[in-house]
Amino acid sequence: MPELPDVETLRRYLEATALHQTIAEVEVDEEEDQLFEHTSVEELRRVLLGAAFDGTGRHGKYLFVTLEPAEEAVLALHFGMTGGLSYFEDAEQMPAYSRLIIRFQNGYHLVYHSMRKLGEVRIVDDADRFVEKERLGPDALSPAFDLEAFEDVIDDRAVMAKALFLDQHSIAGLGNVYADEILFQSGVHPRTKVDRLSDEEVEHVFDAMKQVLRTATEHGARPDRYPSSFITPHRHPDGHCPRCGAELARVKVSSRSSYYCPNRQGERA
DNA sequence: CCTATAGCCTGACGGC
DNA sequence: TGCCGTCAGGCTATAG
Repeated sequence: MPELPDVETLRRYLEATALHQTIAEVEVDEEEDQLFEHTSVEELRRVLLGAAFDGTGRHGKYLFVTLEPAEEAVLALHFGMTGGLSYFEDAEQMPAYSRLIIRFQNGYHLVYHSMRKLGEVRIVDDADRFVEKERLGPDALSPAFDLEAFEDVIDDRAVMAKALFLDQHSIAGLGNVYADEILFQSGVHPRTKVDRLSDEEVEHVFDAMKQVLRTATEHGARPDRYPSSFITPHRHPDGHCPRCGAELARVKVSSRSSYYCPNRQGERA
């Protein structure tokens, strides 16, 4: 489930492997795909063939890849729930569910794969303009998104904390897993209305958000490497709180399963 | 303004 | 064995 730390890890992967190589071939598995709803395969080819990637950016769960020679075109990737990238030379290493296959002149491949086709691949004119047009909220890990900006997002809204975190128009980058982790770290029940949080609690949640995302990103978004105090590896029925051992509770918020520790994250009236 | 729900998509898993 | 429902959670659209 690529959320901010996962997408940031993919961004670094692409940056480290696939820049400055001329694109020789662009192959798409199925033409009638949700994935290419906004950009036709023809346009994808027109923009990519003969060009090379020369930089990357990220906003929330979107990865942007700029092209050289400079053109008014940027490749935008969203990974849905099951998407990922793979860079390799030998065609035998082709991953399952490859949806977009880019072959460079040097013989290497960059593949966007996704089992469920819930993501998107498209060409946009400019990353910032795209973010604005889509009305995405501030990127959760951006330095510009400071405590004050977080307070502005909360702005006395009567929305449940978990729902706010999942809303990409409020804050961009969090998904079900990291929203649960942040609420666990800050001791807030997922159904707490954010306008009921004290100033101190708001600050705790904010600090936990930054800390969780930084830690997860530093560990390459691999839960098996997270500190033992993280709830993420225990988010399943039968899971137990890593701090007190209690059986985790589960509620639905925004039609998603929220796992939390009933001892540390008390529900409030 | 808020919440819940259906639907897109595919595979894993449990029950019968 | 194999069919069926449910769940997983990325998102949007719609209804209440």
